[in-house]
Amino acid sequence: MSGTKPGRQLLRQEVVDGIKRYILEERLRPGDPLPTEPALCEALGASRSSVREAVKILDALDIVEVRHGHGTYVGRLSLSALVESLTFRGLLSPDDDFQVMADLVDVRELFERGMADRIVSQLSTEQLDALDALVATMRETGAREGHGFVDADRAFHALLVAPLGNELIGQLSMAFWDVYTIVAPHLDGFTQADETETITAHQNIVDAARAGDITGFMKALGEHYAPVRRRIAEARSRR
Amino acid sequence: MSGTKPGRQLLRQEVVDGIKRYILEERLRPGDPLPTEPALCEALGASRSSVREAVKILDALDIVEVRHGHGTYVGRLSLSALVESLTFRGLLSPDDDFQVMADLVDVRELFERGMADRIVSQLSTEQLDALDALVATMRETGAREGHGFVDADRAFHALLVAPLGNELIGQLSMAFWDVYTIVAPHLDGFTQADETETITAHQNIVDAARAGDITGFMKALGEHYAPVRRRIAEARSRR
DNA sequence: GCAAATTTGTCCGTATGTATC
DNA sequence: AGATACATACGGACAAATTTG
Repeated sequence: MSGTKPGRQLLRQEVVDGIKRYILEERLRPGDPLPTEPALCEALGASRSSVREAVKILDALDIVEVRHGHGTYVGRLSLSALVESLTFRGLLSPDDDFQVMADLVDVRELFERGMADRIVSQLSTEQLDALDALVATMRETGAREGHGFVDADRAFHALLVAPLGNELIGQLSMAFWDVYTIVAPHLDGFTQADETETITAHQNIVDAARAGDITGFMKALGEHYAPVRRRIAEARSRR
Repeated sequence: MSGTKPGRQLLRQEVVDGIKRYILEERLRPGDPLPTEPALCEALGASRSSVREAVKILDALDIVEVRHGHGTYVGRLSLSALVESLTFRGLLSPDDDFQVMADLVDVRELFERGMADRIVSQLSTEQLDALDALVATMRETGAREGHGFVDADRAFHALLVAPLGNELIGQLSMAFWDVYTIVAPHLDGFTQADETETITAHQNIVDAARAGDITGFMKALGEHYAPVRRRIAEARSRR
């Protein structure tokens, strides 16, 4: 008689809601510790299995973070779930997987072009110098095979939207960048980007921003994303 | 002797990857059935607990969909995980929860203003009529308490970005709309929107779009989002 | 309408891996 | 090194939901 009366809703979902409520009512912050599994079992009236499955769900959403042998903590609330979900969508779509990529790039470009005026006007001298340094890094590590190039590219676009003071745009921008770089290598007939062309495009973006030239800034952004869009279209037509 | 030697990676994560790989290699589509839990256990060499926890993770990401007493199927790959994650972030943030909301609204406005030219030029007559019909619905159901008003508002913004042909923008736009409407009622000192003002703003948007007036379209969008941003700022300063 | 079959949901007991002190 | 606390994993049993004959 291991009594179990879910009545209306799944017990697992009640545990999920219970843990959420606990975090909210206790005013916990990311990194704060949560009760142990046995403690959650007693507090929420559920078995280890139900509690564990609920914790795994919250872990997948980065609402909770589990450290083996250490404990359970409030998560960082990142957009990691979005990356996972979109990445799989890009890998799965059999017919229009290139459309998924094209949509992704469109949104990234929209973020930077649509906020061009605010970006150019709010970029500090220090940030402009940092952008220049990242382009220099791309030049130096371009030949080698290390992660230096892609890391600099990622940091460049992160820094570009940083002055907006909009955390969501920054995190979405990076999430889409991650999905793109993960999915792209898995697509058939997808040609690699020309590094020299990429470096020049990034340099033009910084130069225009430093000159306060919004029109030139948007033009440079267009010349940065045009080759990306072109390669997607080419790979698509290659079928 | 219930042997368990995770050796390198967590078994649960290997099961997650195994199920993903199965879906990809079998070229499954959303809605297609997956093997039963016992079958997955044997195929992946894991106990039922591990398989179930893995399935729950994939379910949270909408990569898999579980129906009690029926079976497990490939999920719809929606952005439901993003909604869950962002909603909780909005509810949790103790100090700058209003900043989360402001960022959200900024992105929604960016989608519509940044794509204004394409929206206005690509909206069909049928779509414009549908937008008018939705505004009419908002007028009629404005007084009553039903869901009619908010549903029409949601459908309006969904239809507005539909002609872009960018699924991602449409889904993100709706995800942010959902998060906003879920979180807003939980914020202290948050005043409700004035319905008459909202209806007028939406009508102006449709009218400008039908006239092909891009400038007027963007102006109408600005007048739609300005009150939202103002209410957020007011509630924030009220602390 | 009922009963059986199938599948997921929940519980319990036990043993092992991991991290901290 | 040992002890402790915690999450990880296993296996079996029963409950609940759904479909089917």
